[in-house]
Amino acid sequence: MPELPEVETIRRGLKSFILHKKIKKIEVFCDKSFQGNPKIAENKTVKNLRRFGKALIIDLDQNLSLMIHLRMTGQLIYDGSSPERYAAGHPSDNFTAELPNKQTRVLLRFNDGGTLYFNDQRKFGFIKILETKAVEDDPFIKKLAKEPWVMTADELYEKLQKHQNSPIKATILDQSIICGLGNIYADESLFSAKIHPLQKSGTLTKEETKLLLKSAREVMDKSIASGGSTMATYVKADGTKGDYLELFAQVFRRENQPCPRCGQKIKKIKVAGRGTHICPHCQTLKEGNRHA
DNA sequence: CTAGGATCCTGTCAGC
DNA sequence: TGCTGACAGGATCCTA
Repeated sequence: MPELPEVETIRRGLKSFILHKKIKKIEVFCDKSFQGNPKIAENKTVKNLRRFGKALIIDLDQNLSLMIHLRMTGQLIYDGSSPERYAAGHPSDNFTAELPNKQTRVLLRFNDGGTLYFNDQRKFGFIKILETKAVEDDPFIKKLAKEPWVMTADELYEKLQKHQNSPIKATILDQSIICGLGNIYADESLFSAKIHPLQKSGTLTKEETKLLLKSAREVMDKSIASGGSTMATYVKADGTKGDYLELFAQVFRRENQPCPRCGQKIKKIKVAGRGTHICPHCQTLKEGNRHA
């Protein structure tokens, strides 16, 4: 679930907590969740935090890096020596729950007493060790396309022609076509650009492509500025959940509520196997463009 | 090559 | 209450 803005939020926040700190111990509770020998990363110091699309990279000294992908249900929670907790990723009660718990797959203990918990209900996410110099050669990183801020409308338009029969939503979810969008921001971007998610990718005009790209940037900029959809800094015993979706999302998980633009009921449909939210009035399919 | 569906895994919720 | 199927903020693998 965490998409680019959430991972960027994690990167920024985590940086202030763990930069220059040394990993004292790594505990792995689920082998599937950690690739490589965790011992190798112990007694190494955090040098930098980077992000490639939805992947977070923690660079350590001695040419080592940790690559973290949260996939659908991953979350990172930093529990420091102070009463503050910094949590981001899949929103759940884990942000305030006892840690470690049933969903804790890996934890990293730092030399100052802080602990970073990697929780992941569905075990799709992972942490893996690789050489820092090999990060950009990792197959996942390597196939990532440009992010919306550096991609031009012409580039995107060309890519859409190569997938002309796929619904536009499926196309923009593909990280090798444009990088960073997930189910939330795909829906929000398409709503913002008034494009129906089932419209065939090849039928978007250059103007529509430009608008879609602009919308993706704006939607994600706005989310990052507000700390991602799930970011939360919790004070112990404070049960508040960061429910930003209410402030932020125009259509996502708002089925049956009025469209903020025209007031018509938002509908939920299925596109590319994913739950998809649209305003049937604002996002219409042009004649002949309907996806089969 | 593209397109679409199944699949990995755990948990929750609606409906019977 | 207990069971069942659908669904979930991702990406890969398999098939046609």
